[in-house]
Amino acid sequence: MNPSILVVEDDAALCELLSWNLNAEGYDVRTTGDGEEALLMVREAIPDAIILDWMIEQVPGIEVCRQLRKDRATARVPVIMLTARGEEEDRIRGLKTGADDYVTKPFSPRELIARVEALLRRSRPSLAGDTLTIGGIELDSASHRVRRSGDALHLGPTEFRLLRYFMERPNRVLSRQQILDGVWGMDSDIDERTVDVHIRRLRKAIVREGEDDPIRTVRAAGYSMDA
Amino acid sequence: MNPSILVVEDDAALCELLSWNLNAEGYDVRTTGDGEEALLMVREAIPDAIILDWMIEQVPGIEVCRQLRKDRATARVPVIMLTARGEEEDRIRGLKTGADDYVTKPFSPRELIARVEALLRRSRPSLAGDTLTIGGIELDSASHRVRRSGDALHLGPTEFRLLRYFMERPNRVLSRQQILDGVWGMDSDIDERTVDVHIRRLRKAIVREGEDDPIRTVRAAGYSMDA
DNA sequence: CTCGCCTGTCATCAAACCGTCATAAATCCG
DNA sequence: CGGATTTATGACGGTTTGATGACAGGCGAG
Repeated sequence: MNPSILVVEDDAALCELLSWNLNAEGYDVRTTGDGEEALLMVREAIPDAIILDWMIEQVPGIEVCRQLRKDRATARVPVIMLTARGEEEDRIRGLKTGADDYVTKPFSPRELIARVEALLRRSRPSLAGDTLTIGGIELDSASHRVRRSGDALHLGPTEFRLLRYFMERPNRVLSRQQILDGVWGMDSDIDERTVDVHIRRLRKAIVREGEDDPIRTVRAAGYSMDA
Repeated sequence: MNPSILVVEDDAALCELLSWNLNAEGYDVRTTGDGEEALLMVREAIPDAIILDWMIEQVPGIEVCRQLRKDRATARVPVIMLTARGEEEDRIRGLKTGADDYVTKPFSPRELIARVEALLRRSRPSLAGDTLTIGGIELDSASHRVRRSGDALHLGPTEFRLLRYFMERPNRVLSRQQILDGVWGMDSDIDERTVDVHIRRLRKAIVREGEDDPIRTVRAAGYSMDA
């Protein structure tokens, strides 16, 4: 799923420009020109980042920011503010209020995007880590967690590494030797058949009542995990 | 303990200015004008943030940044780069390389400090004086106090630092070595098993009758504190 | 100086995990 | 169909790992 960004900007032309550029980079963009509405939209679906013009109608940007920070659910959403050149006072107040960054108008879209990316890189992993998802199975490397359609699964260390090895290489048939090299390490002198046993244990762990087996046995070749 | 900042800047006068201002705000500041040396200094004691001039002698700033990002231990240290006005190309490359922010020369110390604080707040909220809260546990770095659902808990010094280390990195599995480096210091030659014992003590201190254990043991990997 | 708190290490125990094997089941091939 | 090859499965012994309680040294407060 693409990162989603909320753009709060009352200059329609600029709004359009941003929206177009962010879209081109693969973000889901929603826009509004109104501070009140922005808060509603955030509550409705929390975006991964917010680009917020400091000078918008109705509610000043700083107030929007303050409101966001007050609510626990939105307190950590990265906010980039847009300010006019020279309003250094504003910028400092903005950063103190909890904005994470600012860009001075006029700015280049490329610069803005670079900033958005820098910010997401910083905020995202701490929230979720890199999560692999295949066929309803989610694997989070950072937190060492595995879920299937929501509920947590318990895997032993080797099963975890094995599953990750598969999920990093979906739709590819992996030979037992490849699997041994990748999961156990290049120089392990372990019987190839042992892979079978761990595949069995992995299957037992991730296939609960009535669910289907995401690991396909390929006779005389190895195993493969299909999307 | 004050947040520590490494300033990498070859203009001695500017270096002095930054150092003085940051000191006045309560930071521990180390400085160097040389990229090579900067990398050594970082390895020796990882600072909480780095201010990095983009145009320094020997090694260009961007290279320093790249090196920092490559090493797991330093990959998450916030970097603010200093660039000359008008070098937008540089700034974008810098942000893409993993710098977290930039300030354009000339700049006001106040602005720089505001940015440093914004960055610290994101990377280590406890350094910015915020109270961390996870799963009913509140940790106030400034007053060195910990509560769980209201009542104060008594932790020893090491337990406190250990808990803070976890709360600053929620939902991430931390290896015993990482924990040793982060809580005891990079060069402590302490047995990894000692971490187990302190985890036990921490658990005993924060888990009262009937409450659940916020620290998860991840076999063969380490421990993690979940939200 | 003495007491109490904090710390790092160790020995021990129980549980989890691992690799191997024997056997059953499945699949292929002539 | 029958033999051969390959995979699935259950069981087992041994090992690793984490939890826990005990202990002695260090350090600061009184």
